[in-house]
Amino acid sequence: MDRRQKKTRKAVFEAFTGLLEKKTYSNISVQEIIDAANIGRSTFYAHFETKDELLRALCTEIFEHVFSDDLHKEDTHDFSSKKKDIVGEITHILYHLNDSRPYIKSILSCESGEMFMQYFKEYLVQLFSGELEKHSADVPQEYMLNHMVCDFAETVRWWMKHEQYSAEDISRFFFSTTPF
Amino acid sequence: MDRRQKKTRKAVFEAFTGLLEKKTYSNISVQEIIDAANIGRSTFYAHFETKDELLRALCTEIFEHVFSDDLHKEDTHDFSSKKKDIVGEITHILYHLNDSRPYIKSILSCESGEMFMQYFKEYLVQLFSGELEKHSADVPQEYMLNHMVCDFAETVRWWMKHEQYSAEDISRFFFSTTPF
DNA sequence: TCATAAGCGAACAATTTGTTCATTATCGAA
DNA sequence: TTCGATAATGAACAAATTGTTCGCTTATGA
Repeated sequence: MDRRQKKTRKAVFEAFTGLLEKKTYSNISVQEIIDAANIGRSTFYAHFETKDELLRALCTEIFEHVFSDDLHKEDTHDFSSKKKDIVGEITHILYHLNDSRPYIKSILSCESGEMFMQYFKEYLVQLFSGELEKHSADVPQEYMLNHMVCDFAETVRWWMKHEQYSAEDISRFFFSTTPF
Repeated sequence: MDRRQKKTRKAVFEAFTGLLEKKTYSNISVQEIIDAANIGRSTFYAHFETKDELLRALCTEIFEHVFSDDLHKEDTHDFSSKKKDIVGEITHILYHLNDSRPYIKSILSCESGEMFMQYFKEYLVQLFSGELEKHSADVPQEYMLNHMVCDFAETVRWWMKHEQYSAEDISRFFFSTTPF
């Protein structure tokens, strides 16, 4: 990617997250982002069609980091490691989430949080869908999957507001209520 | 309240929910609501300061219905009924939610859903905060409360998308993963 | 009946959005 | 280093939206 494009993209992301710390997503205008990023109006629109798309791009960037290991693991069709250690995996993801904490906190603060949570859950569905063979008792699998996904996503949201806990703490909290 | 006000308010709510079935919350302009409700521009602003406030008012109206029994129970300081039957209460609330299903489904569909969920959780915090004395094991109470509140709220959101289940089904699903 | 209160809608300024286009600057491959 | 390709710039534009004001009309209910 062209250096200029990278620079612009970075400037926009930084302006955007900076603004999100001060005001609500819906109260931020594209113009404000442009001014904060110190770029030309048409440049912004050359990169992102809308503010929503900018948010999506930012979330994608974050999740690419958070789920990087799990995503690349897919490539190696290594059945011996198929029996994955879900606890370790979760803790690992929590560590990555902690790295992006400032960004995530900004995004989570308002309506943008809903979109973040939605995208987040899309990734979590993939992560968890292999984990619920046994629990089919008398509750629909679909319900259980949604339950686990939401449970974890909300745990993370809660964590972002409570800095005092470590990734291990949160992992423990999460599994204390989960029938894995 | 003046008949005319009631009429206007009702027209706005109906126009709004009608529009929510067709398009996204953020893509609905105040002008569209005004046109759909067939009222004067200044009349809308005499009733609601912003679109967000309209949404809040609509949610409040719904929750007033959904939680009506529990809210009024507060008045009677009847300690004998203090040992409340949480399962019955939940099922009861689910019945009320089912009554408002069309409205709730419209609201839940997009960003407005985030606000609905937020307000919903405010009520649920009150409902659940008395229920978690014992589970303090090695997880913070605050975490447990958030967990239960989110769990129930997300269960309801899931239910709204899956019409085939009864209130009793959902109650059972909910309690099957909850350590009450 | 009649004073009060609500609804009406045109007109307003201000802001925002998304696009276009001619011009300038920067990049990176040869 | 050169030079064609690509990106950035910002002014200008139309269209839509927002929230308010104000003089007028209509409905309410005591």
